[in-house]
Amino acid sequence: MQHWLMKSEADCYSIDDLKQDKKTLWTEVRNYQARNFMRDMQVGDIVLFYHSNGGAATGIVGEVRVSKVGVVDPTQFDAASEYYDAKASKGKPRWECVEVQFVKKYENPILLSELKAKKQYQDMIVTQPGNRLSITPVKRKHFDLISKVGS
DNA sequence: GCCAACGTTGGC
DNA sequence: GCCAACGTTGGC
Repeated sequence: MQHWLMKSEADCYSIDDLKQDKKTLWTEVRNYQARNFMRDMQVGDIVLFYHSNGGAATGIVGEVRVSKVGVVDPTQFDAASEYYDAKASKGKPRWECVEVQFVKKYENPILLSELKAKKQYQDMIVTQPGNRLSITPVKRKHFDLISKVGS
């Protein structure tokens, strides 16, 4: 089993939204690196849920579980969607996604400022300057630490 | 709201 | 296949 981190702006789709929905399709990713990481995911993998672009509240706010993999992202075929991709077809889809389920919301979210301040987190991808990737792999040691501190 | 970083597009 | 222009992300 592997661990991951997925970003979402809280205004757009927050951990509370997922708690309510119970599960959701992680659609609208239009970055090949992020898509490829989703392809590497397996059912049962645990993902750290990160609120991006949230000022002082930016950080890891909970955990979700991968419940389906290899789902074709339907928004790529929707001409009305801002995520429509004219180069994708049903026979040759470009974008795929996973389904995730709510696991838990942290009592103590781990803020980005804290991740950056503590040396044990400094080799995480999310703390690298200029990092914009919305889906990244997370090492076991980092996951265990964050899960313990956050829960 | 600014801007640095960086991914994508398209002309050549 | 290079690279300039452009768009987007996301921290600050």
